[in-house]
Parts: sequence; structure tokens; C-alpha cells
Amino acid sequence: MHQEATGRVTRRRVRTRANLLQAAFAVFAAKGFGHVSIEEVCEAAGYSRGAFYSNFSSLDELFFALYQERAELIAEQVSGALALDGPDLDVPAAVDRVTEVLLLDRDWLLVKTDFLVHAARDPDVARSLLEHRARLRRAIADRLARARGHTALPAVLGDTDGAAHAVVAAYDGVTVQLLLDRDVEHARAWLKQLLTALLTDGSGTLEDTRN
Amino acid sequence: MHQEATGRVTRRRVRTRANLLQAAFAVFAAKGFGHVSIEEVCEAAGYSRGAFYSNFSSLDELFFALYQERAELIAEQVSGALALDGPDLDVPAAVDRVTEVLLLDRDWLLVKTDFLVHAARDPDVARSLLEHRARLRRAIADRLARARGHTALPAVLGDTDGAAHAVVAAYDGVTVQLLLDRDVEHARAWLKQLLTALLTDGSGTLEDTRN
DNA sequence: TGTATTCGATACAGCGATGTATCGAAAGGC
DNA sequence: GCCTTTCGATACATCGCTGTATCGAATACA
Repeated sequence: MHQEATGRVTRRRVRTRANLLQAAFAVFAAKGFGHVSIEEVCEAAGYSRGAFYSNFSSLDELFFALYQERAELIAEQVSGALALDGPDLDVPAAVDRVTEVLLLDRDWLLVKTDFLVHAARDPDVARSLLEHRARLRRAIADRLARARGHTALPAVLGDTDGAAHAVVAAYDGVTVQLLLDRDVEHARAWLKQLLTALLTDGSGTLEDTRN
Repeated sequence: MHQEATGRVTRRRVRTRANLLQAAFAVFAAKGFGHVSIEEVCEAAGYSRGAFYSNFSSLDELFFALYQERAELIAEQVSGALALDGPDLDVPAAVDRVTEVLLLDRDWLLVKTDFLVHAARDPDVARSLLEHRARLRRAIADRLARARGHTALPAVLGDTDGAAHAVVAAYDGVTVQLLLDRDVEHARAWLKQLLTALLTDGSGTLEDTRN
């Protein structure tokens, strides 16, 4: 029975938990949440079901914890990539770096999309996911605000917040394409192009990167 | 055992099949493919499992058939909306109509996303889905080509084909947001704004439609 | 209307996953 | 190093779902 009130936590407990989460990530990526049993996760991690129930009370709970953990990681990487250049610099360079981070790992996109599907049917989970997306947008909006004056944003999207919304939408859109055609390099190029189209004022032509 | 060689097909057979598909749509939308058993579908449709196995050989097969059917329907509606005005007319009006059709039914978006997740792990299914998307893009590209000269496209996206890609990406992006916040009207407005930003040359300001 | 055929309901065998209860073995405090 | 506490392996009971085989009823066709 998954302990609730935090009486003393052992080292091996945190190790076990981490191992279960890591194994779960691999299994979820491979088969998709919804086609994965508790037993499969345990087997992949090299534990028995006893270990699982000692750390989680359901697959859903594990999935949620897993998503939180990884999403936090990505968010930090993105923030890092955004903050990388000085107090203010050109948008295109930031776009390049962020694009690199966001489309790094197909497995993460798979799990992330599974989580989206999950959240779409559970308002509580959805709320949590929306908050995470809001944090990401804020980081982007702040970054865009810093760059204002250096590169002018097209007025059609409204303020920097609108532009951040558009960036996330573009990311989601390209993710879908990548999940289907599995061409990471192409997806990156296409995302860059899309972001450039959205964030710059229609000047400067780009090479064609489509199929 | 699901009959393969087409020996005489009865009327009630097609009725049964249609009922199963319709019930499956509702059940999939509510619980998500992956959390649905064959029995649940049968119960929802008012049939026994015998009927199911007489018409399909697996849940996957039913899901595929279901997606094909509905996707075809949507594709026709979109084509219709695109073709509606004369030989050539303004893009914004077409954007309005298409937006209306694409974000009509949350249930469909749910099932569609489930299918995406499914396709992302099965290359054969993915191929089929990519083809469907390609057909849709072609319809959009054709429409944009017809409007050329009336409304100039921004050069950043390349030709009309590139613009069509962008339209689909925007659609996918907005879909994600809609799945989470369940605000259809807002999603429609936001999609319109996004498409306008992508397809027009940065002139004309729009009202703010974000949260 | 009679008859051959198709369709779908029912019954059955069996598997795999779930959750719990129990107990031996690590881990940490002293 | 001892003793208490926590952790995780094992065993068990159970349930739901799957797929098949069989048979009566509905349907097509003459």
C-alpha cells in the first residue's frame, strides 16, 4: 500500500522510484500509455509488483509523476536556451537554439502526446498541463519582450503574449508532423521556418524545407 | 470469424456494422482508445461480441475503419467549404468557413488525436494518415493558388504548398489548445487570427482573442 | 413461400492483470 | 552491532476480457 504520510524515507526507495519512472518512460514510449500494464513496467524495471504498489497507487499516478518530472526538465532546458545570449539579442539565434531543444527526442514527444490525450479527458490533469504550458509561454513572451526594438514583431498577433501563443501552436503543429514522418531534421528546419514567418515582419526569403 | 471473401452481404450486416462504428465513436471519444474493450463497444451498440467478431477481427481494425470513415466525411466538408465561393474570391471568407468546419466537434478531435497517437507507433497506419493529410493540404493549396493575385501571400512560407503546410500546422496547434481548455469559440477565433497572420502580408490589425 | 445461406447470440475455456495480505530482508538510528 | 522501521518479493483470490465453437433466427433469392 503506497505510503502517504511521510514517515522516514529510505535511499533505496528513491532509487526504486527513479528506476520505475525511467523504465516506465521507455515502455510508455514504445507501446503507449493505455497499452501498458503495471506488470510490464515492473518487469522492465526489474522489480516485482510489490515495489510498484509501495511507490504508486495506480498507473495513472505514475504517469502523472513521470510527466511532471520530464516536463520540468524540458522547461529548464528551454529557459536555458532562451536566456543564453546576453541581456538582449537577435530572435533568430534564440529560435535556432530552442528549436534544437524542443525537437530533441521523439520518445518524449510520444509520451507527451499520450499525456495530452490523457489530459483531454480529465479536467484536473488538463489544468496541470495548461499551467505548465502557461509557464513556458511566459518564458517565451519575456524573451520576445527583451528583443523588442531589435526585431519588430508583426502586429497581426497582438502583443508578445500573442506571439508566444503562436510559437507554442507552431511547436504543437510541427510535433504532429514529426510523429508521423519521423524526420527530425526536416521538422526542425520546418519549425524554424514557421517561427520565422510568425515572428518577423515578412522580410527575407527562406529556402524551401518541405517534403 | 470476420468474413473475408465477399460472399453475399445482408442488409442487417451493414446496419450492424454502422451501429458498431457509431457506438465505438462515442465510447472512444469518452474513454479513449486504449481504455476501451471490445465488450464495451458491443454493449454500447446493443450487440453481443458475436456481432463484433463477425464484422471485425480486432479493435484496431474497427478503429482504423472508423477513422477512415469520419476523416473522409470531414475532408468532403472542408472541400465543400473551400469550393463554396466562385472561381476565385477572398481568402478571409474561406478561412472563416473552413475554421467553422474544422473545429466543429470536440469528440472528433479526441478520436483524431487518439488515432494520431496510434499512428505514431505503427508505420503502416502512419502512412495512411499522412496520405489523408496530404490530400487535405492539396485541397488547401489549390484553393490558395486560385486566390493568388487577389490576396498576396507572404513570401516567407514559399509557394502555396508551403502555405498549406502552415495552415495544417496551425490547425494541429490550435487543436491541442482546444483539447485542453475546451473553449471552442475561443479556439475558432484564435485559429482565424493565426491563419490570417500566416496567409496575409502583415497588414490589418485584429482584436485580441486570447485568454 | 420454401429453402439455402448469412448473421449474430450464447456458452465455454483460458489467460493475464489486478490488488491485497503476508513475510523475509535491507536500511537507518542509536 | 543491535533493534526498529521500511521496503519490496511472493503467494493468493478474483475479475474481466478474449477468441472460438455452436446453433437458432433472420434474410435473400428462386
